[in-house]
Amino acid sequence: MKNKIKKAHCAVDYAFQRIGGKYKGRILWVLRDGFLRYGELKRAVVGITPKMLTQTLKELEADELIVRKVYLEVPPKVEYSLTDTGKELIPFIGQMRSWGEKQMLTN
Amino acid sequence: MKNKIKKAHCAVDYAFQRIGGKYKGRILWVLRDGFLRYGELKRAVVGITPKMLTQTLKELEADELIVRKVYLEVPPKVEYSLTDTGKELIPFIGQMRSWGEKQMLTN
DNA sequence: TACTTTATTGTATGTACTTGCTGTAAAGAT
DNA sequence: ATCTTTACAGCAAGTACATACAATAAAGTA
Repeated sequence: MKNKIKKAHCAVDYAFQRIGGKYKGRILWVLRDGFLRYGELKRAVVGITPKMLTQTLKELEADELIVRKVYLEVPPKVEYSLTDTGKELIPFIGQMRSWGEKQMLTN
Repeated sequence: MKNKIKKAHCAVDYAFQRIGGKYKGRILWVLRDGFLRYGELKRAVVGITPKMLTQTLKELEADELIVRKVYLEVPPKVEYSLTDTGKELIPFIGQMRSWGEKQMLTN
C-alpha cells in the first residue's frame, strides 16, 4: 500500500490525515535539519516507544514524506530524512509550533 | 475540565493535541468567515455524525478555540464562531489546505 | 391531537491507535 | 563462548476515537 488516506472530504481533511497522528508532526520537525538515525530519532522524540517510532516512520515513508536509507553494516545503520514534499511541511509545522509556544505561556 | 491536553513534550506536540482529531481542522476552517448554526455546520462538514459534531464542538469550546452562543428560542438556535485564539490558526490551516490541494492533484 | 423543527444526549458497539514486553540477527570486542 | 550494539518485529492488552440508532424538549402549525 502506498499510503492509507481513505477518502478525503476536502483538502483540509486530506492534509490532516497525512500529518495527523500523535507523533508525525514531531518526527517531521526533528528531521528538518538533515539526517537522523533510528536511535537518534528515538532520543529526539521524547516519550515515543520503539514500536510506535518504527510504525510511524513506516507510515511517513509510505506517504513519501520521509526517506529511509539503509547502510549494510553491522550493527545496522539506518538514516531517515525528509523528501521534498516533507520539507514543504516544515514552515507550517514551524508556525504551529510558534502558536503552541505562545499558548503554552498564556496558560 | 478546561481542556484535555495531557503533557506536551514540546510545542509541536501541544499544538497537534489541540487541533488534532478527525474533524477539528475542518470545523475551524468552515467557521473562518463568521457564525454558523449547528445544522449549518453539519451540512458544511460533510460526513460527520451529529454525535461527533457535538463532541468535537465541545472540545473546541473547552479549548477556547470556538465560542458557543445559545439563543433562548424554540426550536433552539445555537451559533458557533471562532475565538481570537482560534482565528490565529486559520492562516496555518489555509496553508495546510493549499498543500493538500496540490498533493491531491499530484497523486 | 399529532406533527414538525432544532440541537442535542444516551447507550451500545466497533475500529483504530498506542503501549508494554519479549525476542531476533550478526559482527566485533572481551 | 558470552556480551554488546542497533534497528527493528510479534503479540497481547488497554485506551481512545468513531459510528449507528433511538430518544428528548418545547413551541408553533395543521
